[in-house]
Amino acid sequence: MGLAKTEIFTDQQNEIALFAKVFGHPARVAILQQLFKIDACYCGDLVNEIGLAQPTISQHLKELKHLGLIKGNVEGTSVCYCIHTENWTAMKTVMNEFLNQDLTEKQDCC
Amino acid sequence: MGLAKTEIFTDQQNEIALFAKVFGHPARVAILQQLFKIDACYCGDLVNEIGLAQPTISQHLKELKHLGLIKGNVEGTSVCYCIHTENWTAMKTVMNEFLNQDLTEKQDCC
DNA sequence: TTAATTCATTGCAATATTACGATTAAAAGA
DNA sequence: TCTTTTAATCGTAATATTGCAATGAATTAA
Repeated sequence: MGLAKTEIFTDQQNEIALFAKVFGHPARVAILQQLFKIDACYCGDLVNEIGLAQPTISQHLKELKHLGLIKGNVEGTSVCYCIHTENWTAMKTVMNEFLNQDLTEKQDCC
Repeated sequence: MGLAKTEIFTDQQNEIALFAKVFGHPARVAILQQLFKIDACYCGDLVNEIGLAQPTISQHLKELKHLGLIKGNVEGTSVCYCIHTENWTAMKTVMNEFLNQDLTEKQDCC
C-alpha cells in the first residue's frame, strides 16, 4: 500500500513518526547539521556543500520547512535558511521523551 | 529514483538517517513503546494491541530486529520480543548528539 | 530593457515502503 | 500421527520517496 494507517495510532505516535521520518534521509541530516554549523546558509551554499542537484536540495528544504524545523528568508535572488530554534526545541522534547523511555522492569526475555 | 545517494554522506549521517527511518512509522513507534511498557511481549500480543495484520507486524518487527533495537526469543510456537537495551543505549547516544546540537552563533537570518 | 542569477516548481523514471492474503515452517497438544 | 497454534515468508497491489532535467518566477546587474 505504501500508506501508513495513521488513524489507528495516537497523535503522539504519529508526531514522533513524522519527525523521525524527516530525519530519515542523510541529505536532510546533512542540511540540518550545516545549518547548525553555519549560522545562516543560502540554498546555493547547501547545493555546493552537499552535492545533490539544486531541485533535490530544494525539495528536502521544503520538507524541513513544512515541519517547521527551519525558516527561510528571501534576500534578493537568494534564500537564507536557518534553524527554527523554538520549534527545534519543541521537537527535541517530543523525541527525547520517546528515546529516553525507561524499562518498567529489568526485562530480559531473550 | 527512490534510492538515497548514501555514498556522498558521512557514516554518521547515514547512521542517524537509518535509525530515524525505522522510527518513521507509527507502528514501529507503537511496538517499541509497548515493549518498554510490558517487560516482554509476544508477537501475537502486539498484533492484538496494535491492530495491523500479523504479517505486517512481523515485517515491522523484522526491521527493528535488523537494526538491533529489539531481540526475539523463540518459546515454543511463540516468539517473545524485548528491547535490546545495550543497542538502544548506543542508538540514543548517536541520536542525542544530533538532536542536541548547539547553534554556534545566535543566528537569526529570518 | 535584456541578461544573468538564484531558487521553486513541474513532470517523470526508478526504486522503496506499506499492508495483507495465502502459504509455509515449526512446535505443541490430542 | 493429525490438528492446532504461532509466526515467518512470499507475492502483489497501492502508494510514497528520491533525484534530476526542464522550466518558471523573481530579483539584480548591465
